[in-house]
Amino acid sequence: MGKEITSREQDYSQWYNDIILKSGLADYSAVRGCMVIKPYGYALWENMRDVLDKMFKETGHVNAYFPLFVPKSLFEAEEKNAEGFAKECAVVTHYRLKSDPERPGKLMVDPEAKLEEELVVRPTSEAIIWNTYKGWIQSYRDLPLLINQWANVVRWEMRTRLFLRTAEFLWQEGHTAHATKDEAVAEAEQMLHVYASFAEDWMAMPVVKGIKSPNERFAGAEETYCIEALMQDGKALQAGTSHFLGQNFAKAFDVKFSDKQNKLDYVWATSWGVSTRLIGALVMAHSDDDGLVLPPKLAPIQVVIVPIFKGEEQKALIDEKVKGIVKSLKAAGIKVKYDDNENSRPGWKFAEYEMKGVPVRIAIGARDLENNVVEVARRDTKEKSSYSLDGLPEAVIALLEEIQQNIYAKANTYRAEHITPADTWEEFNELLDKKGGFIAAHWDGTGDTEEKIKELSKATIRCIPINNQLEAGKCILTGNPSAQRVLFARAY
RNA sequence: CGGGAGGUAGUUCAGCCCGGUUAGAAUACCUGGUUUGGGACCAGGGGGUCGCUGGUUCGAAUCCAGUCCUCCCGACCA
Repeated sequence: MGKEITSREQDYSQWYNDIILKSGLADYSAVRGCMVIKPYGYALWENMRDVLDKMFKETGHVNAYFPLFVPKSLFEAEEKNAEGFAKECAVVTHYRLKSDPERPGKLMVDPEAKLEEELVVRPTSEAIIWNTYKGWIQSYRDLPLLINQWANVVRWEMRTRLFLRTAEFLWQEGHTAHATKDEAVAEAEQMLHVYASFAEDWMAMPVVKGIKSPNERFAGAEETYCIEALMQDGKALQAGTSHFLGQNFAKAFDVKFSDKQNKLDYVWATSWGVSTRLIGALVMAHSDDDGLVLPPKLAPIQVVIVPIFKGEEQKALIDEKVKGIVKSLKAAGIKVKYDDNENSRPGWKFAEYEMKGVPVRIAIGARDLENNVVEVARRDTKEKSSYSLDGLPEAVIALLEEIQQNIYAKANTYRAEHITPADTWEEFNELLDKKGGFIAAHWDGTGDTEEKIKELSKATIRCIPINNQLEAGKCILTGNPSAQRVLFARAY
């Protein structure tokens, strides 16, 4: 007997937790709302990070690092942004502990070490960064400023879930400054496309590109672009956001530049980010009741080789053969692991690597040696077939590519089947309750109506798709005229 | 932050209501042997501050209070 996971049908939330804990992605910690990312999960994050980092560099960005702490006076400078985050900020008020005279061996906060000004633990870094940019930007020649940072942030969430919402998480945040509005808007849009292609080409996760309604917009932004993904339980998940910040932060932090005519103006800004939440999205996009299913292009282990043998003699022969296979696969750029641990049997390993979502498993035994073949099993469909050792690396590369495409196609079909139009309020609610997914419905464009729909149905406007088809209609709730359908869903 | 559930061996859990030998099981782990094409079997063995703190009691895993962590539901979530 081994590790069992709860089925999706039985309890979707528990299934999600089981997958993460039992595949070794992450663990709970002694700190409320904070998790430990375990080596296997961190390896996955590193792969995602490396790909994204390369994409950022290719679009002209450079990395830097800004402080974890933000003085309260800076934090509150951009009022809307500060207000938006105020309720979930961790705040440092003291800088020293001392021995507790009443409890030997224990410590207490030293009341004499109170900070003159509190430090906010960054929930996002606009404040500290714009305060810094002020000193870096004088002329149009200093623009554009295209900086990204990989960092941790803290948001004191009331209810947390592994990867999807934790009090501390890892992310990247890009912060750019531009001379013109058009250029800043183009930057925000460009990064949206970068995120979308990462999600689709690497995570094999189809996304809808769109803009947020004013209610869902980032605090302090003029426009928020987003990619929205659909999970297997029919709920939507915001997978990345990119913001056009206008001149809001430039004004709040007094960041001005001289243009070619020597006229002073505030700079235009963007910010954009994706986080370890993407791992939660990845889990829910492809996995099944046997465990994780990882896209080959991001999997920490792409191929695992399991030997099947009777006795040391056979084992030695297989070891020898596998040595060559591993070498040829590695030479072909494949991340391969040979699990010759003799303490667990093949069946146990099969189940274990399925749990961990390894895309391809190769089993090799005495019978295979005689026939110059191996048994190749793919994680996505569970199909097994016999592959010749001749040309194995090429065949494996092709199979990995096929798996990547197959899981994308599967997710894409699911999504296509779960974008449903609704024209009446009854239909809208029935779809939400019975089918889930995105519901394309007319909305009169007001925040009040959006709020009311949310209250009544628990569904929010996920986005207004970019290049949305215009179509005159009536608001699903109020019947007021509407120019286009927007996507609603219940969301994470 | 509100409601509910939970925390006992690495893991899953029993024991708790009704306090009383040395706190159990399965699984995992260690040793030896037999095994190995889907989570092996036999024999032997090691492993526990019963989440933490305090209280009640001759005696607490068990009763009481506080506290920490987790899960589920809700509120909240740029």
